[in-house]
Amino acid sequence: MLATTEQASADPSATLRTRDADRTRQTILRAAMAEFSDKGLHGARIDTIAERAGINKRLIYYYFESKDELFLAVLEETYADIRDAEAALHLDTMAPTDAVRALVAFTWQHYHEHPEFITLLNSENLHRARHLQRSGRIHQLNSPLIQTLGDVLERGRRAGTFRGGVDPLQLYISIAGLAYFYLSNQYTLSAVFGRNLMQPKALSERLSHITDVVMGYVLRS
Amino acid sequence: MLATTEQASADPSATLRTRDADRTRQTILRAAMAEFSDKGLHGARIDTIAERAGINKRLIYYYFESKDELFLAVLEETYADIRDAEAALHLDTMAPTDAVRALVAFTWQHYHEHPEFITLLNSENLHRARHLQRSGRIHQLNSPLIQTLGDVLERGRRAGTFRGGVDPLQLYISIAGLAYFYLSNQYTLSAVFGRNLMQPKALSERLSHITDVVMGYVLRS
Amino acid sequence: MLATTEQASADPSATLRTRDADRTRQTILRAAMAEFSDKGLHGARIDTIAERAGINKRLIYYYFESKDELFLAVLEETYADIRDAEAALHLDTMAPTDAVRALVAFTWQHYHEHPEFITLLNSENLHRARHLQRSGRIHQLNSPLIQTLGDVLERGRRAGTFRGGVDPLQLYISIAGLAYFYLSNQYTLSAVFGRNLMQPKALSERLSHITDVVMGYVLRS
Amino acid sequence: MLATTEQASADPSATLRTRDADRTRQTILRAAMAEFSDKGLHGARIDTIAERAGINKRLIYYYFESKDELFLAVLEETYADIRDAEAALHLDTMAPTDAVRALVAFTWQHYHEHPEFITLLNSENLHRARHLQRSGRIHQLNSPLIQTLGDVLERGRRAGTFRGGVDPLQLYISIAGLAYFYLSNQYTLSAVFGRNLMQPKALSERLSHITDVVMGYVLRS
DNA sequence: CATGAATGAGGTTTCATTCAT
DNA sequence: GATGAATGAAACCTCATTCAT
Repeated sequence: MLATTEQASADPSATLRTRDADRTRQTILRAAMAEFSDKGLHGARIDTIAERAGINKRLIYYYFESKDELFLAVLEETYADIRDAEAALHLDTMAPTDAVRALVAFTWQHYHEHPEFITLLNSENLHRARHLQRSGRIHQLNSPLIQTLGDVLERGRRAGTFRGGVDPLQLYISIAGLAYFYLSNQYTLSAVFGRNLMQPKALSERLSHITDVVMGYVLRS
Repeated sequence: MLATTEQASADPSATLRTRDADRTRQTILRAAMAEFSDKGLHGARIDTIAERAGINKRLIYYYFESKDELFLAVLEETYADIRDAEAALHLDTMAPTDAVRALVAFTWQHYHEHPEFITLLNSENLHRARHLQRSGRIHQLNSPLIQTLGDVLERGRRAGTFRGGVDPLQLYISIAGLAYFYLSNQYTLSAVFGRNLMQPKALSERLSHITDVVMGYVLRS
Repeated sequence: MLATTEQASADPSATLRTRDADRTRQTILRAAMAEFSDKGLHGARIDTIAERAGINKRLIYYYFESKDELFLAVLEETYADIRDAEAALHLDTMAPTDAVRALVAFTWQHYHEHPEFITLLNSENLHRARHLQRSGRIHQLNSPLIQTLGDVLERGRRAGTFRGGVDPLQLYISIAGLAYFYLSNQYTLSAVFGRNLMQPKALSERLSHITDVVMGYVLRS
Repeated sequence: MLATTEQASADPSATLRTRDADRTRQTILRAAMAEFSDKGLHGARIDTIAERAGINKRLIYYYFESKDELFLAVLEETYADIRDAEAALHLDTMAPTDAVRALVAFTWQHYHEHPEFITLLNSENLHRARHLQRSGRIHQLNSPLIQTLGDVLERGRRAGTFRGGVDPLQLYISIAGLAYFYLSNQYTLSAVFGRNLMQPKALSERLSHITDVVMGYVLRS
């Protein structure tokens, strides 16, 4: 985004510098993501991020204006990650039933493989989304998935397999919630119920259950 | 140890002292609950809790050992609140279908009316339940609800209305997740999707949706 | 000191009370001595003293005006202990050589058995004796030992066994110093020299050495 | 690492930075030494150290990790000071009698001119040498003096002037104790005996006395 | 592009002491 | 004589941020 090709040809040394800059920026961003994810916005330490990134603390302020700006950048990066992954699903090319199953499986897997998504969102919600609200890139974060899911539901309804009147946003939130809550609250749930919810068998059972719940809802009975 | 009214007349001074201590403790606890809920464990300020409670900061350390101990006490209080409310539901006296609907409605309502439950749990999960794990009262927090829900599901299955093979803990987590995620992530969801999820109409629609999802799953098709 | 015999006969209940009072006072004093000895004046905690004494913290302020007053009382008690023990030596009845040996042995043993004496004096010297200087009982602390030691030295000189011109105060300070430093600085000495100075054999060697040093000095060569 | 004057001209900025950091560290160390010496470990205040050093309080934590680490650094510095001074004595080049007299005089003078050594050691012993025990530099603190003193004693014994069987560590501790106790306990001794022990005449008398005691012991009679 | 040094504001916790009975 | 509840001042330490090069 920073170095266009034209500039590169104009001044190779500048390119190098900018490439390095991009890499440094990315290094900071990934270190910050890990730290914010581990400790939350308040618990995260600029010092620790610098250590994790292996760079001088002052550099963080060079690339990002403040801790809050850095947090926002991390959030945007995280949203971009999931948006890209969702786009790669191509639900529009699948049969409705397969599409819903695929979305459920993808959501579950993505949350499981990206626990930082969960903690970062929790942090941002604790702060009532005040970072996202100031984000210039907020609209790019809105994935076209809801639209796509709406199309899938409509196709299913027309084919007679899906029930009608399903709000795609409600369904999307439900699919997310069924996966998110289990993973996000794994520690308190495990402590209170004395059951390890994260062993492989428990995880696959959960995915089965979620799929059953969602399909039980969308399929016409 | 708590003075009954009769004893109170015998020794009013002692009663007053006891009452004051209990009341002070409770005042601190409620102020702490509000503050921890607003700002999370790290964001919460002991000074602010003292201000909210209208007491001297030092007193917090007189009743509770440290910020972490206070947080644990708040967590335990919060769990006790929900456990008491769940017990008052008396699902065991209802018809299976009514019981599941009642549980869904109760969960939704409780989370909605007690947003502190959500933020406190998020905080505790960010810290991987390290407070709860040290709690001596942890086992008392495990509500008998799972057992009761299991009975309800079995009754429904025998009556031929419910599907079989439903794990009550999975179902409980699903009901919770369907409600929790919507409320917990309301700020980021609203920001990203540009829809106000908290206006009355949206809320009642959500409850309808959740109920449909859950009933679509448990009812035999 | 508080309850005179007359008062006792006049009001037995008062006697009981005062006897209890004396006991409580003494309990506090001993607990304070232990705590001040362990942690020094600044490190000692009123709360801990109350705990050690098994009494309410407020009582300490009832019997002693403040932490500093309590510390002074402890100091005076400690000095009284050693003064009483010194008086029981009866150096004046011994042959000069025996008397000096006895004083050395006693000093060594007393410091060894009463480590609190050392730490309390160190604390008081850190504070430039500001408590002792305000003590009303300061003059009672001045043991007649210097006078007695002077007599011993004079007797020895006249008998031709001791050298002349020995200042009894200088000698007293030397005897004390030879014992005190070894015990007081045992921890740093052990750490730096890597030798355990407190095992029985080392202790008896030290006493031998001190005795040799002192006798080598006072005996006419 | 310290910039020589030549290097300074090559890169003045780097030199300055380095010099400043070293100087700041040293300034803090000296201020801390004064404060810890005055008030002991517990009585010393980080704020006061910052004031004495004329620097920001936060900086103390930048250079030293905590109050305890700072105290350890001060201790190590103090030990280094005395070790360097002892090494400069060159006892190995003197006649045995002169060497012992020189050591006595040096010890007396050093303790007198460096009262911080005394109070710091007292503090550390109150804490049972817990700082020194964690010191990585502890072994460097062990001066080669004991070895040297042992050589001196052996030379004296061979020459027939010194008695045999003298443990150099015992003698070292005795010399130290004779000087240390007088100075360390000057305040309580003065208060109790009503004699000013610190006026010049008293001080020189003490040195005479100590020398007599030590020589009376080591010299063959 | 990068860094070591420095800072002010504020955080949790501690402590001797007093209040009210 | 005795106690539980309460307090103000101050302690150590942390943190995001800036300075100066």
